[in-house]
Amino acid sequence: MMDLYEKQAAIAKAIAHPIRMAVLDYLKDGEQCVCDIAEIVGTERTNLSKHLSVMVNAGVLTSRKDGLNVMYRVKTPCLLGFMDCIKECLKVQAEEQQQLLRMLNE
Amino acid sequence: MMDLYEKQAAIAKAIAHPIRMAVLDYLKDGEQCVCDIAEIVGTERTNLSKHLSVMVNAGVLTSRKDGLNVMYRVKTPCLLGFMDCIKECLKVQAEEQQQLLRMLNE
DNA sequence: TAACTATGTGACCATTTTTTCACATAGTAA
DNA sequence: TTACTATGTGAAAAAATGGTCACATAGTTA
Repeated sequence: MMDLYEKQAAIAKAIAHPIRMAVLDYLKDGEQCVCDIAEIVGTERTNLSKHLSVMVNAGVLTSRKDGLNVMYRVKTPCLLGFMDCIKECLKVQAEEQQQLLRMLNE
Repeated sequence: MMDLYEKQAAIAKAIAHPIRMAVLDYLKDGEQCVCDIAEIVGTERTNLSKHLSVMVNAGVLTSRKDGLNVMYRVKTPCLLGFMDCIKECLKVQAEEQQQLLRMLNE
């Protein structure tokens, strides 16, 4: 059954990178071409291509050709909910820091 | 704002490993000592210690001492929902494979 | 106190990931 | 066809991660 954890980890890995996280966030409202993703994310095209292909291979994104462009979109919408969960984790952390700060200021 | 994605990715990274995924899964019902986690996950103690500390540093787990033992638990419960999301992704993938298989058999 | 048990840490090597470069390809437009 | 535009790929260097060993520490029990 350890093999299942391997597969699960593969999906988490596919989004565990700041660039890929930004891509996922940008794609939350629907499909976009590589050119626009590149502009928003602010990375070399070449590098972005690799990251996109990592996500496609992991089954997190799908793509389709549209003329000269290639459009990418999130394949499994529940992943967007995961983004919210991660933000929740960060919030908890930030609140802890805040509390610590208050204690230090007393 | 790229910095926020960095933080988000750090959390995803903290669970993007089969051993850490297994730990998270085992801890879903409450805190457990390292000794029991090690037994279930089936890894060298030393290695497990490192994985646990990665998760603690990322803010995914917290620990407390209890006599000789150290007890770990999931810090942000929404992460357990994430496990379900990942399973959903895998399910979609499996269904695709199944459909492909049907087509090949026609 | 001495021996024991559960856990953690630092250093090191092996492996995997990321990034970058030069080049390749597919579709478009002239 | 030729030139152009958007995207992808292979190889190699650079960076990050994972696993193992030897050793360290904290709490416990005798």
